[in-house]
Amino acid sequence: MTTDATIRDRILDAAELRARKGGYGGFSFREIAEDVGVKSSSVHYHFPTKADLGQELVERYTQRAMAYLGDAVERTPSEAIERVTQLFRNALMRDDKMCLCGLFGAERDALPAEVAAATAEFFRLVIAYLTQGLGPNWTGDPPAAILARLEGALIVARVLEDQTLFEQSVRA
Amino acid sequence: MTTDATIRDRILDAAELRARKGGYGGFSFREIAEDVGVKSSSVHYHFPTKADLGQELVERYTQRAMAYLGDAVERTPSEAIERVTQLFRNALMRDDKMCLCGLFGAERDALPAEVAAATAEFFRLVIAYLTQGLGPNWTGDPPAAILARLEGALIVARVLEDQTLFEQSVRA
DNA sequence: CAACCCCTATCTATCGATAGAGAGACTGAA
DNA sequence: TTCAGTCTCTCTATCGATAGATAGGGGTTG
Repeated sequence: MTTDATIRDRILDAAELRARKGGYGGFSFREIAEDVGVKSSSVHYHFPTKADLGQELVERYTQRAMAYLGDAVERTPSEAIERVTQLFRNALMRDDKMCLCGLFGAERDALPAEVAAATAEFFRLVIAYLTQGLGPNWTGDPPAAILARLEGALIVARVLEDQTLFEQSVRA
Repeated sequence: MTTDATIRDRILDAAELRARKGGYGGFSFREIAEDVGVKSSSVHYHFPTKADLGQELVERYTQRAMAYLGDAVERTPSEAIERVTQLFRNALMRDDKMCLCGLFGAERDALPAEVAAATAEFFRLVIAYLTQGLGPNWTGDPPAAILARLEGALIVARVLEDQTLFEQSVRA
C-alpha cells in the first residue's frame, strides 16, 4: 500500500530524472530498476510497457506543473506570465534539466502514440492557463508564443551553458 | 571518390532524417545502412563511432544552415530575422521535421561531448549571424531570444499539429 | 602493388518483455 | 484461532531483437 505507492513513485522519479536528460530513449527499465534498487521485472509489474511508463510520467509531470501554476483566474496577466516563467526557470536553475514535455515534444515523431498525446495535453493545458490568465483584452504575445519562447529559452540557455540567456529570452 | 562521397552523403542524409525525428537515440547504424542499401559495417567504415557520425551530422547541418542564411552584412535587421525565420519555417513546412540542433540541444546531457560541442556551435553561429545582421542599434529582442522563440515555436507547432502556432509565435 | 571501399561474420552488451516461483499480508470459513 | 485461499509484489531466469563495434576477406581502381 504505502510501500507500494512509494516504490511506484520512486520509479517515476528515477524515470523522470533520466528522461529529462536523454529523452524517451534516455531511460531503460534496467537503469530505472537499479536507481530504485529493484529488478527490472518489478518495474514492468507497475508499468507493463515502456509506453505505459512514459505516459504516466508525462501525466504526473503535467499534474505537478498545473498544480504549481494554480488558478489562473486569480492572477493578473503579468502574474500569470511570471508564474509560467518561474516554472521553466525552476527547471533550468533548480533542476538543471529540460522540461520533460519540451524534450518529448521535440521527439514527438518517435514517441508511442499515447505518450505523444499526453505530451500534447501538457502544451494545451499551459496555453489554456495563459489564455485564461491573460484575459480577452490581452494584446501582447499570444499564449502559444509565450510558451514557445520559454521552451526555446530553456534549450538555448542549457546548450550554451549561460543562464543569463534564459532571462534575456524571457524578458518581454 | 564520387561514389565514395555519394554514399557518405547518403549515410548522412539517412542519419539526419532519422535524427530529426527521434534524436540521437533515434538512429542506428543498422537502420541507416538499410536506408542507404549497404551493410552497417560500411557505415562504420565512414564513421568509426556513432559520436563521429553525430558530430559530422551536426557540422553539415550547421554548414548548410549558414550557407542558407548567407552574409549577414548585406541584410537589414528585418531581413536577417526573416531569413532565420524562414530557415525554421522550412524545417516545419517543407521538411515536417525538427531542427536537428534544437532536438540535440534538448538532449544535450545525454550526448557525447563532441556532439554536444558541435550543437552548441550551431547556436553560437546563428546568434552571431543575428547579432551582425541586427547591428549595434538594435533595440528589439536580443539574438538569443529570437533563436529561442524559433526553436520553441517549432516544437509547439509540431506537438499541437498546428502550423499557425508557428506564425503566431514568430510574429514579433 | 596499394589504396579505397564494401562485404561476411561475429562479438559483447543491452534493450523491452515474459514466465513462473515465492514471500508476505489480508479475508473468510471452519 | 486456525487454516485455506487469494491478492500483491518482487524475485530468478530467460527470451528474441537490436545496439555499437571489430576482424578480416575480396573486389575494384589508379
